[in-house]
Amino acid sequence: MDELKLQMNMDEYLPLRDVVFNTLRQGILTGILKPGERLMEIHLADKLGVSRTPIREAIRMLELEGLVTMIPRRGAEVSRISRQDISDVLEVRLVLDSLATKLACKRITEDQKEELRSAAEEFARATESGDVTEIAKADVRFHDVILAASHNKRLIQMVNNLAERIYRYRLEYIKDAANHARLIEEHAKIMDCVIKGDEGSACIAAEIHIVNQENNMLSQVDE
Amino acid sequence: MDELKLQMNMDEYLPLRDVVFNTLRQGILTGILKPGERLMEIHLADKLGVSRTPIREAIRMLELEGLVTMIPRRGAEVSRISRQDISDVLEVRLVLDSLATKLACKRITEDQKEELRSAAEEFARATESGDVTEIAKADVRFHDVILAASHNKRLIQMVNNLAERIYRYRLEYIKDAANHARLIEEHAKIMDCVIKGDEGSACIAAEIHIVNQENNMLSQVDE
DNA sequence: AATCTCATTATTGTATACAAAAAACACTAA
DNA sequence: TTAGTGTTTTTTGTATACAATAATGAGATT
Repeated sequence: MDELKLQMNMDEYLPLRDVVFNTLRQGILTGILKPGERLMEIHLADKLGVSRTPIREAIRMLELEGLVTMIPRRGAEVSRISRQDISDVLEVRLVLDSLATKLACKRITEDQKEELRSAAEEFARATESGDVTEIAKADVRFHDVILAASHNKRLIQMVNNLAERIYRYRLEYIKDAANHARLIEEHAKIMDCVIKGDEGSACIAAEIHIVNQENNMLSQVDE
Repeated sequence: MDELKLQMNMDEYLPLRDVVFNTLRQGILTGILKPGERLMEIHLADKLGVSRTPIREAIRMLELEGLVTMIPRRGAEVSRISRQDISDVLEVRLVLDSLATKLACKRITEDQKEELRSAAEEFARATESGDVTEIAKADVRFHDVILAASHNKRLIQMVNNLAERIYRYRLEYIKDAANHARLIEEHAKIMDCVIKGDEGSACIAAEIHIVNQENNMLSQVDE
């Protein structure tokens, strides 16, 4: 583990377990904590300046979220991701994203239409800036607006959970400038269909968007 | 809480947190622990004969699973289920069950075909016996075989999680003898299509199966 | 009688202590 | 040298102790 990069943001007034949870989660998603790496309680407790109790509770949560794996009497390690895992996730995500898009067509509010337009613009602007963090944030924002427009809390939660698991690979995809033009176009297409309320075309556009991601991610793993 | 019915099954050799987790989970699913009921740590610890530590860890897991809700500095309570929640769950479940059925058509093994046949038979036999527990178990088994045949671990996990949340309502549906004939028929239809590998018809059959459940559950809540 | 204040209690949040199991290591004997 | 054995160390699993906060209730005052 990178000794320096893992530290807590104590600004928010949350129980320590939640702060630890967010910290570890972020560490795993950004790759500071690598797949297979052991998470030892005392070690983490010392590093984060808390006791083992909140660490343990955070690990229980990460376990259920699938980000860490417990080995009996040996503790936790960052979950390893196999090609099969990614493929499984994307298979499910395809239909859930498609569903979210369909529901968004039916239920999107006027305010959300406006948000969607601005999110799409922002994404295009971000690609020009070249700042990877900005681009990733703008991409997440765009998808969040569509998800929110589905007005289905369970769906939102499940898609977010799936997205989380493959975040690292998606990041690589988004980083690559060669994909930017296509991404902007795909976003525009999805946005248009959703705003028009054209369910059929919207689903197809969303599915194409995922399939393109899928191909890229799986080829990343092949290397 | 019903004082007597909540007790642990210590047979299995698992960490206490997992035993507690299963115990509380079961309690919530069967209705021994009712929505809105407060889960107080010391109380539960005394009742189950363990310390607060495993109780707390189990609660963290139940929280992420959605079965309990945390109220800051007040502790946990059994999640309340609204009509909207059920509707959200079923909306997602429709597409996931449909996906599972489609994948099962493609990937089911010969052994699993055999299991599916025996599960369908068993369900029919269980309805004759009239034993509600038996019927519910047979129903779960049938759906588990299809899910397993999808060969997608993530999908299996997600569908199980969704099913869990509406278990109580499904139980009511299954209890009602008036539904048995239709259920048997629907199962038979799904089974036939999956075994034949007819994806289109299988999905439609699965969707009808869910929609019928959906109507029943939502009308239960209306009362 | 009603309300406000203050003390008490109950309960969660966090830290630490202790127990038990597994892993690592060194030492002995063949 | 190598296999085996016993010991030490590390680490998890569980229990308990302490701290802080929110709920409760009693008593005083108006």
